Amino acid sequence: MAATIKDIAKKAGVSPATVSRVLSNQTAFYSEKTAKKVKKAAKELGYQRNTAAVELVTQRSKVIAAIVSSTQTNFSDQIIDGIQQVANQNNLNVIILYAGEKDTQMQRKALETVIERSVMGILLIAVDLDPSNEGLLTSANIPYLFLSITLKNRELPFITSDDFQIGYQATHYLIQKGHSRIGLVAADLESVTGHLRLEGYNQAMHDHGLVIHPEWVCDGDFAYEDGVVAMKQYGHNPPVTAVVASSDLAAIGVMNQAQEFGLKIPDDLAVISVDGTKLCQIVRPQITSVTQAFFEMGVRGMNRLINWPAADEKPLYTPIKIVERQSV
Amino acid sequence: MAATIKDIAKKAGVSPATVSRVLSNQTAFYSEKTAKKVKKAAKELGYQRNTAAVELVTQRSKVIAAIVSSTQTNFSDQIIDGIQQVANQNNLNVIILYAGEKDTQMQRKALETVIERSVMGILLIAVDLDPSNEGLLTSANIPYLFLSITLKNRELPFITSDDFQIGYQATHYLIQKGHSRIGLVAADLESVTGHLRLEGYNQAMHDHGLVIHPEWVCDGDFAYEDGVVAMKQYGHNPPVTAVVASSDLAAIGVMNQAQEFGLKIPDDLAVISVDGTKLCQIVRPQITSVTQAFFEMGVRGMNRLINWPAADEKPLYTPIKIVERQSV
DNA sequence: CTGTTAGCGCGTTCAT
DNA sequence: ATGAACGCGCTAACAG
Repeated sequence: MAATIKDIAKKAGVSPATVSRVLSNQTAFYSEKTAKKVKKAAKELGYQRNTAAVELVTQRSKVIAAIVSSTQTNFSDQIIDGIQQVANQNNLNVIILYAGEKDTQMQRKALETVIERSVMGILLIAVDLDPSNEGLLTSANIPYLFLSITLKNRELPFITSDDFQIGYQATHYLIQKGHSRIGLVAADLESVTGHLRLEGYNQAMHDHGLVIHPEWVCDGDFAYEDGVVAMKQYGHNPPVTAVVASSDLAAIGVMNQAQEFGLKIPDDLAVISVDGTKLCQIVRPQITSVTQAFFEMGVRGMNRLINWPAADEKPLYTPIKIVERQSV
Repeated sequence: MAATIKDIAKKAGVSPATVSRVLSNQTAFYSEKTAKKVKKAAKELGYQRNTAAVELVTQRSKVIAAIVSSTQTNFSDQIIDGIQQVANQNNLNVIILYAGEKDTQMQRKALETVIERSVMGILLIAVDLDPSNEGLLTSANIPYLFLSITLKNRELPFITSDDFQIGYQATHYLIQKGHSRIGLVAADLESVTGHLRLEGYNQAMHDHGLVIHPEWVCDGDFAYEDGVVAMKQYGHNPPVTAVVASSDLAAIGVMNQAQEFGLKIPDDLAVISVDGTKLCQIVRPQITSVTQAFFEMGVRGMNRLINWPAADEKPLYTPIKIVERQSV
């Protein structure tokens, strides 16, 4: 059904090789006249190149795969925008695959899908790769990079924010604002990310000679519900005057539940969130946040993939900044 | 570098054809013994099938492409979840591509990318296809379906909510609650979707003998900002007592601006939104909405693609329902 | 049950 | 500047 270069060749009265050259080899190894004939025939036949054949013979692909965990958070859009921008500039295609939430099966399937297609690079966005799938990724001989996640396995390359600094600066900011009883909410303490943020939090408290009560820190998974649950644990009369929420959604969870308790934000309880997505601006009060440079993560990730192998293989940290709004 | 079936064949002492049969042809046209040998060799060599070669020879693909417009709204996740579920059940792969926002170039590029790969089906999520790209899609000989959008060109198959009903029921609901001066906000009047909703709104007003003031309806593009702008136009002393917002984000925009004006929701102004995503539950007051069955759209879309060509080619409407929360 | 052969559509030598 | 021939990795048809 679909037209091939052979069909075009016949129609234009040239050889398939010439057609191939006109349609892909930019360097002008052919005359203008034949080029015109070929292009005309191609258009008339509605020719669409067969990527499978091209990739089979050239042994490479112009596709970047972005694998995202359908996480509770909502910043992947920004990262993908960054990826797309660079892809467009370099005439690359990006395909996005979902890897589910801590779903080893889906992770594996997504990886296999892109590896079988030998994409030119793999970007893993906030996916906490199951160890059993590591081999698949590392032995595929395809450049890859983790984005927006700090990994247990430090051998794997990643670009993210400095989670220790996130914890530290958020806490420090609250302390500067006069708070001394500070909670940490929904931080996924099992993960490296959560662990580092906790350390930053601890360090900041320590640096200011503040005591820490273990019951001030609540585990969770960045979800809205985790914020609600944490606040319920604090109760009507919370032991803390401020909290660091590990995501914007989690922050909204604590704020809503706090208001449920009749608490005023920020007077009775100050809240600072981590991420700084658009959500912070559309809820009331607007949320003061430690804002991450997600777009930049995408851009840098792509650049690193394109310039593979990079000279500099160290993990790269994108900047964070505190954006003051109304919740502190 | 990568192992091929030839390598496996050599290692296992069989022919490539046999390897191929073991590794893909489920029907047991081979002995258990050789199968075991082959699988062992494959694992040892870290074999990964070359999809390009497979697709080249079989002339078909197990990939469904979902093209999404990076729209202001945020319901595509739900649709994609539905798609993914059906895909998993049928052992299909889903790849997602961004088509930008009314960006003809990116639309074309996304389409070309998936057509060149001759995916088995294309799902277009909320993308308002530029007429210049229609030919590309329709002549590719690949099943396709528009999701969550009503098109000008009724020849193109789609699955969405009944936009007339959305407009009608939202308005009707407000009238039932005692409102007679009702606004319509951010409805993208240029689009068929917006147009139909407006008609539904008009009809509902008409059916109850209510007059319509043209200045009550504000154009827009489903965005948060459109809600803000519309509310600013209404002013401190709005001519309406209730509004239908065309998206959850737009609803939040009007609510925020209304509160800016010192108006209380729902007492001074009632708001009903269209979509009913999770946003409705996390803002305060929670938003009463006309909730669309996005997940179901994804599921039905996939099923229709899988059973292509369907006997029933009529556009299919997924149900809508009004979910009462706190904003009316 | 298994091996041999052919060819999917294309880019790429090597000739001319 | 152009054409003929080859082969990428794999499945399908046909023998055996």
